[in-house]
Amino acid sequence: MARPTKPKLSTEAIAVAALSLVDAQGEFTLPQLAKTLNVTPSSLYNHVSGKDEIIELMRGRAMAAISLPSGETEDWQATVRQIAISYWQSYSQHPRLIPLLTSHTVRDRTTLRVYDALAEAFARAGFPPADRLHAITIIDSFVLGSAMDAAAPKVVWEADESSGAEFTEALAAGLDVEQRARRSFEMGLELILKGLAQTRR
Amino acid sequence: MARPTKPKLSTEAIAVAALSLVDAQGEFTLPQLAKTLNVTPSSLYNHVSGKDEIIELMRGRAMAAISLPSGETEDWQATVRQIAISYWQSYSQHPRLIPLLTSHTVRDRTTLRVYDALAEAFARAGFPPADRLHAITIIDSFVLGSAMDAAAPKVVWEADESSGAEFTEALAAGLDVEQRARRSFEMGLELILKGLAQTRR
DNA sequence: ACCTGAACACCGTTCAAGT
DNA sequence: ACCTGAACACCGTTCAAGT
Repeated sequence: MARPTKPKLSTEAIAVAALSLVDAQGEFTLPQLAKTLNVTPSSLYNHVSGKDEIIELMRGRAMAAISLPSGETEDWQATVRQIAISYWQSYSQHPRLIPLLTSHTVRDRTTLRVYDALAEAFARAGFPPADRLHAITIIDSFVLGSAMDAAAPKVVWEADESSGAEFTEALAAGLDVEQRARRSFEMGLELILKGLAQTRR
Repeated sequence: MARPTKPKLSTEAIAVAALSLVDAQGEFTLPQLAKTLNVTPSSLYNHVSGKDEIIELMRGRAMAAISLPSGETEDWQATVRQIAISYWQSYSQHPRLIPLLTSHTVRDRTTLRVYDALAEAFARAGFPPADRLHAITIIDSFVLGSAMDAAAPKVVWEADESSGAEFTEALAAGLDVEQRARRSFEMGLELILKGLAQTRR
């Protein structure tokens, strides 16, 4: 064994494998990850500084998948809508990743470029700097909250005997989680966009 | 040692101690928790079934702190606003708890009563069952996303040289995280409430 | 440069033993 | 009924050794 002629690992391969573990079970351990990659846990340390960096690699991949509108010609609402939808799509494919991302300050370029694009659109809309930050935060909170909602348990809520009729009915009318999460996100996003537009006048 | 005349532990005491560990460091381990309580890790198993149950106890405490409007006389927007604000206040005091809550289906009465109250208000507003569920989901996603935003790092985003002027300006105009998170939540909630009201007509 | 294997200080959980 | 202490199978990380 020892050093192979061609490296068995790369940050790329590590991130991909870790992400599929997180998707499958909501977490990952280095031994699991190493096994997936046909390698020993200690080998990982030749490519990353530790578990935290692997998490940041996953954030980078999710963020890189977000497509930003290129044209500056569109109106700001269309721009924000497109970013938010792409952002949500990326994270709702990896909802169980989100809880792992809360502990670090974001310094990653790939990530910051998304906020840059939002800031640019809100500036174009005429929001002064402080309001711009609030608008970004509202979108960010709603997108991540909504994507997380698409997470783990197939059944998020389970009504019991003492639940009110209004809630029980609503649950019964519900589609599967995925559909519900998606529709709720789309509806909420439109409410927020319309509300922000009204604020501008 | 061995069995004391008066029990040293209770689910109550365990939940309180665990919550303050989570607030302080974003996570907790059983040895840490046991030490805080002047007890051995294995002692905990006389009161709870394991770490998962301790997490559910914390959820219960956060949810129990939410005050629901009693009067049915108020208009539905006031009711939803009051619930959402109380919900947000409770979780923004424990933002680092939120990521720990994503893995289990909610069956806890204390928790379900909050959704019951929301469902009742939206039913009063005239939302049919399926729309009711969407409205609840929108509020839930936004409240939790916003509360999480108040979490861990004092600095959530850090602009770098290549950041656009629009984003850098916005960050500079920002208040401290706590203020920003609070204002953004309040603004977003009003947008959503107004939007839901417009949907009704 | 890049992998292995042994080692270290941890973790969650179980269980016999004590009162 | 409720706590202890030993035990088990894990975990993340370090580091000398190998090519």
